[in-house]
Amino acid sequence: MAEKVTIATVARHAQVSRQTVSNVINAPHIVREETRQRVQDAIVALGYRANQAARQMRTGRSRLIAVRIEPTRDGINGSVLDRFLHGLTVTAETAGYRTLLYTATDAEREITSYDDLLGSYDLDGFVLTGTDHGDPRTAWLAERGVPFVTFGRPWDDLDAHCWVDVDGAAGTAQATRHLLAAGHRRIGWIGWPAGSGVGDDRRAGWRETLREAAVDPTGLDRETVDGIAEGERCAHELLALPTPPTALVCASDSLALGALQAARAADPPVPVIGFDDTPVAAAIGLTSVSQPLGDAAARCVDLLTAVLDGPRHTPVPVLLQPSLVRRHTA
Amino acid sequence: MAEKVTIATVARHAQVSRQTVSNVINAPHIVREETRQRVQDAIVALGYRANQAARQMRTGRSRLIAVRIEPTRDGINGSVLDRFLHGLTVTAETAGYRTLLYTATDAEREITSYDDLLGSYDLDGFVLTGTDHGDPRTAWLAERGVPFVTFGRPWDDLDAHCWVDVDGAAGTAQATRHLLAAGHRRIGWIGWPAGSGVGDDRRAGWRETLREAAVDPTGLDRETVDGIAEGERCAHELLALPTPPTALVCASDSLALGALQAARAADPPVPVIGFDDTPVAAAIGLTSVSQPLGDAAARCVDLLTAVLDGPRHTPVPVLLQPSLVRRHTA
DNA sequence: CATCCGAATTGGATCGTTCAAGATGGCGAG
DNA sequence: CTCGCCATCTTGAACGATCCAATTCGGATG
Repeated sequence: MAEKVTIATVARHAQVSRQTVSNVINAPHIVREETRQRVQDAIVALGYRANQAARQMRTGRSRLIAVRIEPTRDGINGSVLDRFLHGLTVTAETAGYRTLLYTATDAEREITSYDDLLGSYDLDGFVLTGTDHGDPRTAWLAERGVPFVTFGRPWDDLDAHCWVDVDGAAGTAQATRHLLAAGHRRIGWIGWPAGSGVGDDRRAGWRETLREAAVDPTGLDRETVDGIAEGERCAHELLALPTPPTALVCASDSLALGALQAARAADPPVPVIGFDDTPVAAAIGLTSVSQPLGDAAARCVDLLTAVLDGPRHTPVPVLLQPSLVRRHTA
Repeated sequence: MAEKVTIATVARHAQVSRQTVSNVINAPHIVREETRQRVQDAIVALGYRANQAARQMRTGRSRLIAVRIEPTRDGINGSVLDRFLHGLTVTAETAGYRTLLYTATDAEREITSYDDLLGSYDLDGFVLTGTDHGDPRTAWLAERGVPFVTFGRPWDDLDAHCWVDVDGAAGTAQATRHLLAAGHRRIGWIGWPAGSGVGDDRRAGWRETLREAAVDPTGLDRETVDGIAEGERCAHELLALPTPPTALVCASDSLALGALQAARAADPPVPVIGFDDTPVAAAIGLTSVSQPLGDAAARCVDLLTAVLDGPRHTPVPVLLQPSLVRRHTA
């Protein structure tokens, strides 16, 4: 094993002081070009890498970003996080940050984790996924001035903190317009109970689009918790109406998958559109609204590093547009 | 913001020296019980947390484990990593370690990442997922004495390094026996081209089980790259044989999903069993072989921490048993 | 009574980096 | 010629923990 290469090794090799090497790395403009080059060469020749621990101790910054990894819930919508995490890590790496994972079973325990991560690892910032009304986590972080970005809007107050989100209403509106364009008028909705920001948003896209097309949405919607069986049940209910919908838009691929069972039995088959473009949707040919997860992750990192690197800059929230992926079911 | 609590603060508060506080934390047995208690109380009262950076600088250990996060490939088999990562993080946390993510597009770049992570973050160990024949990554790590565990056997030499794996052959054997028990004799196999350790292993489970049941497997198998369309094509081929198989076992859920299209068209419908128990399988009711991913992740951490914490201990590889999840398709 | 012992505790040095302040030298203005 | 200024570079101290050697102290021993 080769001798450990420190800043002093480089300094000796380049015939300068430690501090000059440090300046070459952190403030190149104050070093004479000739010297800079000499030091730079020494760094490469020796394969020097700044020791993060030492740097962190001095500066108080760790260049570490924390993200929570959730247990896969019902499985079907799970792999969304997968893609998001990958995008996050890639972008963070190019910005010189690393991604640290943590777990938590509830908001309270999650806050304990923050305390721990901040206390012992000096974390630079957090990325939270999924926010609720009156989320205690964002309040805790904001109170302590910890930099963070959420993937998901703060539904109570859009200016509460920095966020990135995907315009769910625009997604369902696009799905609805697609069905309208295909000649459908009575387009049904299967979604989640009112009260969740995400669910209400997606539902609004469907409702408003129908209104604009002069279709009364009353009675054409059903609310249920997420799940395949639930989707099927709601679809059966809607299709059993005296004047049933001729097409369905769903708040998730889980619901859509269930609805599809009922919709295929109908004659003629009723088109179904899901939400999230999960692997399941791709596998079975379900038309679905796709979220730009890689982009979303990248924007999260952008916002976070903007706060971390340039403290003056007040970053603006980002609302990304989803896109409709057309497959066999619509 | 409260004053920063360091080991000196605790020492002052408990009327002892810094070193005694350090001993209470790292070697409690050499401190008198009474003193220990007093220090312990001070730690709690002040909310002290050891600064990892400082500790790391002195000890050279970071209590950080790195795992690579891969881009979701075809999507369908992607969420396997999701579950594995979650298990890994949970177990690591209870063992006092944190999980760091990194990305890499190929083995060469991955090795550059190792160098970087080791050089600047002093990583304690790596968990690699998926190993090939003659994997350059494991060679590089072993050469430098970096602790690591792979999820996946080193197919060339089982004693090459420390690993955890799931017994794929046992999984496909179980699937095959299940079909034999249902009265099937001619059971087909759709798998990957020979040469991949995982694929050959899974195939062997099917082949040997048929042999034991005195069924000649010759001609009952097809090889293809992974994919839904490929699975369907192979299934069509097999079912078009003069004496076609009456049931199918597949090397992945992707292949099984494709095969299912062909199998449902047959009369009577041909049972299909997949591998990995992905969300897609759960969603569409595909019988599949399930890997204990949470267990596997936990064992990876166990092995790694065994090496890190107790250097004398030579850990033994772990081979876990998968289980068959029966659903509608078989 | 002096000596020695082991358990418990202490003070100083150290890890590798950056910050703050000081040193050096060249150059133009007074 | 001297002064001040700027650009450039160097030196000492600090971050917060652990390692190492030294010290204290009560008690057993010669």
